Amino acid sequence: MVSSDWLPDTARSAAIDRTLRGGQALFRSGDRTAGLYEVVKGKVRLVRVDRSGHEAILQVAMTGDTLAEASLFSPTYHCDAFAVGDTIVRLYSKPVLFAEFKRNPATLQAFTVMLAQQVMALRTVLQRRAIRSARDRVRHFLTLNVGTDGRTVRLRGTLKELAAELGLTHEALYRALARMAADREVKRTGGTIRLLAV
Amino acid sequence: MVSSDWLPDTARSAAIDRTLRGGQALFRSGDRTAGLYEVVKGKVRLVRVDRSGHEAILQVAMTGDTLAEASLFSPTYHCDAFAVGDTIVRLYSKPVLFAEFKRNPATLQAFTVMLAQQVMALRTVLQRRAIRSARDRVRHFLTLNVGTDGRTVRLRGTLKELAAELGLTHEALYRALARMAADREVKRTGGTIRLLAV
DNA sequence: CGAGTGATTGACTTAGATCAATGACCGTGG
DNA sequence: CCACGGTCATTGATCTAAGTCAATCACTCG
Repeated sequence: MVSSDWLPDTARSAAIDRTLRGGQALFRSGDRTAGLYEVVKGKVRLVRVDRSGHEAILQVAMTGDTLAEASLFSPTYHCDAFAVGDTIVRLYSKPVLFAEFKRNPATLQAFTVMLAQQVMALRTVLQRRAIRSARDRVRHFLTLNVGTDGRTVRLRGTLKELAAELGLTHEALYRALARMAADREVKRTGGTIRLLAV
Repeated sequence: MVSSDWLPDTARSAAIDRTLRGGQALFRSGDRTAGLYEVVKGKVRLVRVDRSGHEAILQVAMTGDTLAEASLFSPTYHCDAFAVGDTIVRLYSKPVLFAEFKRNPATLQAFTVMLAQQVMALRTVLQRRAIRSARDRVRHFLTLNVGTDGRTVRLRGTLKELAAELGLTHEALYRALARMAADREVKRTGGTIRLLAV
């Protein structure tokens, strides 16, 4: 998911950082595309505005996310991008990337692999969001994120962040976990959740 | 999204169709990967089973979808795939695909573009699912799917299918649309929905 | 014609959102 | 060193929108 996974250091070192104030535009619909952006700090909101002025959010890219990857292969952007709060983005310019793809086809392949993994991961999250019950959604997450022992899930980040990823309010997540613990379905020990045999 | 968009006819003609009965396995976790599957008819359920026997669904590939694209780049599968009802799948075998990628690098590029578009499309759907209100979810869909006139959405498929795509029950969708029509927010005319100025 | 499906509306229930309050913890600045 | 502001974790009370169950009508197809 991170650029270091697929982009060689040589090409990464050619990246350009840019700082944005809250609300400032990174690019606008119709602008010529510059390359691939990665959010280093803060958030970027991608929105499309219809002619009556209503806007619809396409994506909110958080720290670590890349954005508008399809624009790499398009001459112009088809949406607007605005910083949410003070933000730093890193640009891997199109010329640099394509030169690298050409020089070393393995890089293009690695990029493709990364995209394929993202497609599958996104589909899995989507599948999870289709589950109505909070508890079942948590179960789905846990079973798909156990470690090598097949029963322990190490949580990275806060529970509030996990709640957001699951599409639940943090209260709903706390309650679901509390009930699961009460029912001896899981055991919580600061930072990890262990699935208990049923 | 469809294989014809990126795969040349020569390579497509080398595809192999396979028929599966309901419940029959297309592949199992640990099997050597064969290539890229496309669902021609029916559905395929991708599931991962933890050691206590609980299963979690990764994806349900519907007619027209491709599945497990990341497995293209992996020696073995990491999940099980079962047909849901009688199903026909089409296999683009790894050797054929990679030979084609090698012979004609533009194909690899086209494949990559398709994946990048899928990533963005999936993120947009995910963003939509994060919207709690049924009405706002419908609005989000409509504003992002207007035609060239910027206000008319042509519906392909049934409203029930749309409801599923939006992550709503069909009743909830009917009601949301009915209220929006009553409020003069949209106008429905069999097969299309027109956004009215507000 | 009858079976099957989509579209639609009504009545009722409920799970999760929302609002609110509390305690633990942590860094920081005086 | 400690008080203070901030955030996370947690639990309670309440509300409501969407899910669930159910019935009707229109339409198509064999």
